[in-house]
Amino acid sequence: MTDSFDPSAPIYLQLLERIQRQILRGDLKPGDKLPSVREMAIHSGVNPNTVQRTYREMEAIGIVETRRGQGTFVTEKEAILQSMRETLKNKEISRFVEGMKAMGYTHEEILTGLSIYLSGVKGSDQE
Amino acid sequence: MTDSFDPSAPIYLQLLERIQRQILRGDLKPGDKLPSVREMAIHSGVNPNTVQRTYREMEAIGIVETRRGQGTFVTEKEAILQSMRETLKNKEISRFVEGMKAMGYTHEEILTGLSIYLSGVKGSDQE
Amino acid sequence: MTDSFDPSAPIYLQLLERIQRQILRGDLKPGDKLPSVREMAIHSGVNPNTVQRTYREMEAIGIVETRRGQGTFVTEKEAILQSMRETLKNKEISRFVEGMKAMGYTHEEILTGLSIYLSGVKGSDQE
Amino acid sequence: MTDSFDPSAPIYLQLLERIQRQILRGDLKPGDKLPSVREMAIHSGVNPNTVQRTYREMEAIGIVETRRGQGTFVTEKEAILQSMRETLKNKEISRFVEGMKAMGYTHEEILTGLSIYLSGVKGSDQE
DNA sequence: GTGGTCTAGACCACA
DNA sequence: GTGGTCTAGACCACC
Repeated sequence: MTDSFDPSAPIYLQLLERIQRQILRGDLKPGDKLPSVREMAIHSGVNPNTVQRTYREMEAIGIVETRRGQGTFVTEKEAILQSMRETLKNKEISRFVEGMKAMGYTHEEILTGLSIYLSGVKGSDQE
Repeated sequence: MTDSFDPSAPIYLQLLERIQRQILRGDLKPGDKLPSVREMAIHSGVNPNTVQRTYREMEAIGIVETRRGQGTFVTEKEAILQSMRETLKNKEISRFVEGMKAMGYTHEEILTGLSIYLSGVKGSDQE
Repeated sequence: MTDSFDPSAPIYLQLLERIQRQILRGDLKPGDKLPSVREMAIHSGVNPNTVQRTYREMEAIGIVETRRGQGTFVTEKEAILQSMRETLKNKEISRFVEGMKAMGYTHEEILTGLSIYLSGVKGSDQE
Repeated sequence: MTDSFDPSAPIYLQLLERIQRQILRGDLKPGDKLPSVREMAIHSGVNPNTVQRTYREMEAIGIVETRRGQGTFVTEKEAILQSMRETLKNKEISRFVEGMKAMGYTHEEILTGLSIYLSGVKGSDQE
């Protein structure tokens, strides 16, 4: 799942989700400064306007805060991050399940298979 | 999950899995002819040798059968297709879970979230 | 039978069988390191890719194990080596018999001739 | 067994045996004219002197007869051809067995394996 | 250094 | 036309 995402989705949404993941993975921590729009554009190979739109969207949701003249920063509001975490979790699950169903797997197979898998690997619970 | 796959994986493996999914989705049915090596190469934008290797690999696994001068065909052996189905299922589950864990979700969150999601959508079981 | 082998067969298969014989003869023992792909290529006068393919094929069969950055080694799994021994035995016998038949010898001639020959030489049984 | 032969053996003997096989296989029939020394040399990629020696040797054994100004012909003397047939049979068997023994196969393995193989294929006996 | 992958382009065998 | 093999030479990942 290095970067599972419907490539047909709007680029600014792809970018949005990628950044959300970076936050969840800890690559970006609360209070961290995001790359400038220009940097991000170059690094991601997309148009600066697209990056701009992504940042605006994230600002609207509350994930990041923009400080004029300083840059864009990951919010430190726990509630918002928690909410984002929940939202993304459901999005990932939805994507996973729908993909599996498209390949013909039944609900039971998915749930059973996942249970078996989880019982066989050490979880992040105990880490 | 239009095409979730570690993009850093070898191309011939990405292609292999893509074809497996097409079989599972029914886009390719048992007995169907796959595109010729050259066609697939052009369509996929990779070298014919790379496609060749994918086909060879699938032949070795038993997923396809090649007939010299005629083409490459999806096997009609149910047992092999079933085995492939199981293997791919576990691969997808593994990829999903590991991705989720990398984002900090616990086993319990994954399992619970998935159960909730499944209880809210009609499954392919009843379709 | 220093190196009896259909010279029209693919080089990578000729090489594969040559190595198998070296293992059976004890020139290569379980755990031994094979020449590097490049060495073997130079020594055999073939392209490194061809050697690579031979090694890959052997890896798939389980005859050798490759350790990235270290080299390719003869497996130490007795079961696999035994299996290989059986397979090669049958291949040699098949090749011998078919060759004899092509020259017009009958089954009976072959079997009788072989029995007589064996009764006249001391076998590896008693060695 | 397209051309199993100890490549370290003298070339003129390799050639001799190759021709013998052609006779046994029926590629050369009694009374047939062999290629001229010069032709054979070019076709085989060996020195004409080597071919000459092979022909002389075959003449001595009686396999071929040379007619001044006409060429070299396969003998029509059945007894000699029969003798050659026996001799070559034993040579092939010897080569096969010794090769197998070098690879560690026992007399019993060889004989049993060969019996099993013969019982599973239709022989030239019934053809 | 090791093996692994990919490309470009050639040639062969089968039908 | 199909797949199968081989080469030359590149680049990568691991150690």
